[in-house]
Amino acid sequence: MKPKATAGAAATEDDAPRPLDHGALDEVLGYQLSLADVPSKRLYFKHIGTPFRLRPVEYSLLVLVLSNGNDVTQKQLGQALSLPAPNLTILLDKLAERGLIARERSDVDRRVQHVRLTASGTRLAREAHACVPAMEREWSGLLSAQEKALLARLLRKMAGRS
Amino acid sequence: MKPKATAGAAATEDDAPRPLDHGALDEVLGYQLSLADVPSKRLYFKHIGTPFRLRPVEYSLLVLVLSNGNDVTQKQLGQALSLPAPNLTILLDKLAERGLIARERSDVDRRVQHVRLTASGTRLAREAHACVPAMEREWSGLLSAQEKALLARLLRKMAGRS
DNA sequence: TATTGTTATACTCTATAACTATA
DNA sequence: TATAGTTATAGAGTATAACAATA
Repeated sequence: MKPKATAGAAATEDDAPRPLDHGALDEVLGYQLSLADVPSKRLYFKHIGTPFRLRPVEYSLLVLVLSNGNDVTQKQLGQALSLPAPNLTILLDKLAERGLIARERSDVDRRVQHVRLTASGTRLAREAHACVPAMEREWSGLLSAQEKALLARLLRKMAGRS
Repeated sequence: MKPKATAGAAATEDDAPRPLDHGALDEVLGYQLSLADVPSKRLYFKHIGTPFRLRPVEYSLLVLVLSNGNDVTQKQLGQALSLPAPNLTILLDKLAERGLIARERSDVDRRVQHVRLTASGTRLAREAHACVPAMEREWSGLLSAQEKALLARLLRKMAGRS
């Protein structure tokens, strides 16, 4: 049946017509970034997102608070993840409803909200983060450990930190 | 005034409180990918998105059609960019309204829609793509040409093509 | 007067289900 | 019965403006 497959289309997986030539886009860094995001998200949801009911940004928030010793303000979180303040407010509201984080007004500056993990938030963040090695290992079919480390380093430079 | 800045916060740019430690997330590839996406999108909109009124996905569609000799079906485009069919339909409707692309039913299989660039679509795609070198050059403050090429190659492997 | 955070709201993006027409 | 594409629609993500409290 299959359409006919002009070239020697090797049935990539499911069905699949002839795959396109990405040609002119192959050197556009942002394009490669977008394409790489697809399998990355897929692995994330498999290992962390679905089991722990955490969206990528929620996971990032929890681990950022954890990594900074529960001494973090909303302003800092917003800047670290490039989140507009209103979105962050909603995100933190949801995490607070689930009992994962709590907010405390600063004593030295009453405008500032400190964010800290609750006991169960700390537990969840640790458990979720413990799944990272298994997730990262799944790249091994495509990238060696050295390539992965190199890639992480280059992406860090790209984002201007390093 | 400034909150106080525990460490030697070097006033990154505008204001900026003490930047957070990304600590535990530094080895999570998907996290680095998300962070790198921010400056990447910023440069894209500066050089291509805003001047040509093209969203990233629209630009990708036009250049993909161009790179494949106007011989492309919607199915192929959807798979190349991981776009659900209904979204692709809407995207192509908009590009067709702007007179950039046209659809033609296949003669051998009347279900299939071929997508081709109109004359003005071809022109726009070429003009937009001609801005890529200037855009890519802006990474030079952060990455060398070698690092960029290496990064592109690693991202391609990550996406399973290469 | 400027800043942190909140509220309200609108806009876009993405995903799913149901449908048409072809095969 | 299966596939390419469309329509309709709902849900999630993102951005902006106006406001409250504090500095």
